[in-house]
Amino acid sequence: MSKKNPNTQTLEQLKLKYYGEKGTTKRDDFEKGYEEFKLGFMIREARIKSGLTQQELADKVGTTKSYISKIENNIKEVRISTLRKIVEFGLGGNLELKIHLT
Amino acid sequence: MSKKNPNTQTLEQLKLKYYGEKGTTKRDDFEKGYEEFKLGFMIREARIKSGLTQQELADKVGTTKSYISKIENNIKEVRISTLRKIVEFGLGGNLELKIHLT
DNA sequence: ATAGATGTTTCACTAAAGGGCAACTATTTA
DNA sequence: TAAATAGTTGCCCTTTAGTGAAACATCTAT
Repeated sequence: MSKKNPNTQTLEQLKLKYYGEKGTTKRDDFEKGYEEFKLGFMIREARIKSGLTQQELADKVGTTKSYISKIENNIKEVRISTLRKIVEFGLGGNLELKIHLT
Repeated sequence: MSKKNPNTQTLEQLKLKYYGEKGTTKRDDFEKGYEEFKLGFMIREARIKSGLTQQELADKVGTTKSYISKIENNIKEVRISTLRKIVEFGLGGNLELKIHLT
């Protein structure tokens, strides 16, 4: 016990294994943070659908428009709790998290 | 080496095992604040369905079993990126994030 | 032009929490 | 019973999410 993760893989190893070498489309998409990208877009989309400006959304949640901007542009990673706050209090919606096993 | 038939666990069995009988404080708290507990529970459920121990899952992702335990018991909030690492690299699944507007 | 919204980006800061380590407690197996 | 495995918890350090103010760019309307 208390071994130091003998099978520990570095992030680099994992990325290589699952997304391939640098330069491939799949890997590049991953590196660009495609998924994070999607999250920012989802929030922006939801905000616009709700007819809110970044400032208005920020006021509802109790933050600043600059922070909303950063999230929408994927400059900052949002905490799930914060994301939920934004979605529920700010947009009046709800956040769904699902784990799909294949 | 010997795995204890993880696939026979139903949701009800899991809830019983980890949160106790209906009527107990722990179980009621769980049922009530489902959203907060959901994520940790989802990960535990997915891990067990995959037939992995916390240690094995941790090794696959490159973290520690203690951290996995904390996440499953909602002691720590996971970063979305880490959650994704766990789900994709660890469990071979994928994470779905959805915003529902009402 | 000019004023006013709207959104982007930078910088400095800090409280919070993500995450590791190791010791601990179950739980299972021999 | 011991011993191996599985899971939990306390302590600690480092990272970072999030704040807040400001300056910046765009667009539209006046």
